[in-house]
Amino acid sequence: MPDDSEAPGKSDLARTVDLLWGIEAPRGTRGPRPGLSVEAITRAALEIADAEGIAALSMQKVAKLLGYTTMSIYNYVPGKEQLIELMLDAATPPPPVPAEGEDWRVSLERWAAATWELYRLHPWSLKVPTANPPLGPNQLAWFEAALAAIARSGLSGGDVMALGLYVLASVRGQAGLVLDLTGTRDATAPEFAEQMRRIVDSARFPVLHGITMAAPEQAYGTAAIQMDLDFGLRRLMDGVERYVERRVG
Amino acid sequence: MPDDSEAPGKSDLARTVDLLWGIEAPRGTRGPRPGLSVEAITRAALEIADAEGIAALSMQKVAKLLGYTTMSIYNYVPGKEQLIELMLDAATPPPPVPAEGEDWRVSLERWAAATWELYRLHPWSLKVPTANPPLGPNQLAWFEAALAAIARSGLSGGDVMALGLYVLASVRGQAGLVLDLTGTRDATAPEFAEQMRRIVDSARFPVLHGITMAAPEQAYGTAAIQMDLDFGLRRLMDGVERYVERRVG
DNA sequence: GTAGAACTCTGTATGGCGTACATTTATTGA
DNA sequence: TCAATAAATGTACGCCATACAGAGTTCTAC
Repeated sequence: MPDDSEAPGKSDLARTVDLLWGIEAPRGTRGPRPGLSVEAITRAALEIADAEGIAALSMQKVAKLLGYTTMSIYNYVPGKEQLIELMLDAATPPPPVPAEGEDWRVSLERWAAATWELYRLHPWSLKVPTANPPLGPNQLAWFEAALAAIARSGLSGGDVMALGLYVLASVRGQAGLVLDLTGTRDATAPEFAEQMRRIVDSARFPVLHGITMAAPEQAYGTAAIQMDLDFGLRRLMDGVERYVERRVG
Repeated sequence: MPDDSEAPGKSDLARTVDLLWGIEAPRGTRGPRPGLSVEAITRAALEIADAEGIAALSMQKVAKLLGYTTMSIYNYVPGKEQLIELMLDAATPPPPVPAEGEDWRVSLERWAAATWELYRLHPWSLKVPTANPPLGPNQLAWFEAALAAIARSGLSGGDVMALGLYVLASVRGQAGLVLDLTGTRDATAPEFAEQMRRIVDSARFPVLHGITMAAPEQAYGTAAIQMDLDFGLRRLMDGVERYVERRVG
C-alpha cells in the first residue's frame, strides 16, 4: 500500500473519512500482492469484539486470527483507533425500510427498536474510545433513516435534526444503562436488586425506595427497560404531535 | 488493611458496594499507620482523568502523584475497575435542590441541565469501561432527584422510573455524541462540517443533505446540540402532560 | 519486656499492550 | 537484469495491570 499521506496537509479526520469510504490512494503495481485487506482486517476485529468484548481486542489477536504478524496490519490500517471506527461502520447494516405510506410514528418506533437491537448485538460499540463522530457510510445511512421518518411528522429542518439526535441519544443512553446492568455475564439483575435493597433506605431515597421495594427485579430487568424506552418514545412523539398541531393550527 | 474477603462468599458487586459506601472491614490496630486513604487515591485519580482523560489514567500515575509506589495503591483499592467506580461517585456532587412549590417541569429541566454540565466537566465518565450500574451514594442521590421531580408530574410508580431512565439516558446519549464531536481538543466542529459536506450527497442522504447544507456549523456546534436537548425534553414533557391528562380526565 | 502477629509499603517480575524502525522478501517496470 | 516499490517480518521500547515475596513498623499477648 502506497504512502497514504498523499496530500501532506491532510488532517486525521480527513484520512479517517477516506478510509471509511474506501477512498484509497491508488496502489502501485510493484511489490508483492497484498495478502490482506481493510475489509478482512475489520471483519476479524469485529469477530473478536463481538465474542470477547472491546477490552479483549488487540492488534496482536487480529493478526493472529488472520495468520499474519502483528505489524503487517499496519500496512492497511493506520492504528487501532481507526480500526475501531471501521468496525463501528462495518457493524451497521442497512437501516429498516418503512412500508409505503407508513405512519411516521411507526417508522420511528421501528427504527428505535432496530437501533436497540444493534447495540444489543454489539455491546462493545457503546464503550468504545472514539474521538470522532460517526462519519462512515453505513452509520450515516442509519441516521438518515431516522431523519426521514421524523421529517414526515411535520417538523421543519432544524427541529428534525434536533429530534433525531434526541432519539438516537436516548436509545444509546438506554442501551448503555442496560448493558451496564446485564454486562457480558447474564443474570446479574437479581444480585443488583439485592444490593439495591441493602442500600436504598427510605429516608434518603424515598421515591427510589418506593419503586425498588415494590418490584426490584422487574424494575431492573432488560425487558423492563426495553419497555421504558417505548414508553418514553411514545410520550416524546405525543409531544411532537402537540407541538406540530399548535404551530399549524 | 485487613483481609477484605471477610465473608468469603461475598460477590464482587457486594464488595464494590461496600467500598462505595465506605463500609470497611474494621481495620486492626497493628502495623504502620496507613499513609493513604481511599478518598485521597480517588481524588488523585479524578484529578488525572479530568486533566488528561481516562486513557491517561494509570495506577502508576496515581501512585506517583501521591508520592507512593504503584503497588501501595492496592492496599486500599482492589483494582483499577473499582477505582473508576469510586471516581464516578466522587465526581457526582449533591443534586440541585428545587425551590418550594417549583413546577415539576422546571425541576426536571434544571436537573437535566445540571446533569449535562456534570458530563461536560467529566467527559471521561461517559467512556468508562464499567460493568456495574451506578450504586454509589452520590449517584443514587442524583438519580433520586430526577425521580422526585417526575413524581410530581402525576405519573405513577413504574412510569416514574421509566421516564427517569429515559431522561437520564437521553442526556447521557446527547453528551456522548457532543463529546465525540468536540473531544478534548476544541473546534473540530468546522472541520467536521467540512467532511460532512464532502460526503453527504443529496441522492443517498436527502434529509441529512438538506439540513447539512443549510447550516452545517450551526447544526453540529455544542450550543446547537444543547438546544436540541432542551427541545427534545420539552416535547417529552408535553407528551407526559397529555398522557396524565388523558389518564385522569 | 519481648516474641510474633498484623499491617503498610517496596521491589521485582510476568505477560500483555501499541507501535516505531530496520530488515527481508516478493514483484514488476525500465 | 536490476533498481524501485511494496508487503511482511523481526526486534525493540516504553508503557500497562497486577501477582508475589520480603522489608519495615506497630501493637497484642504473654
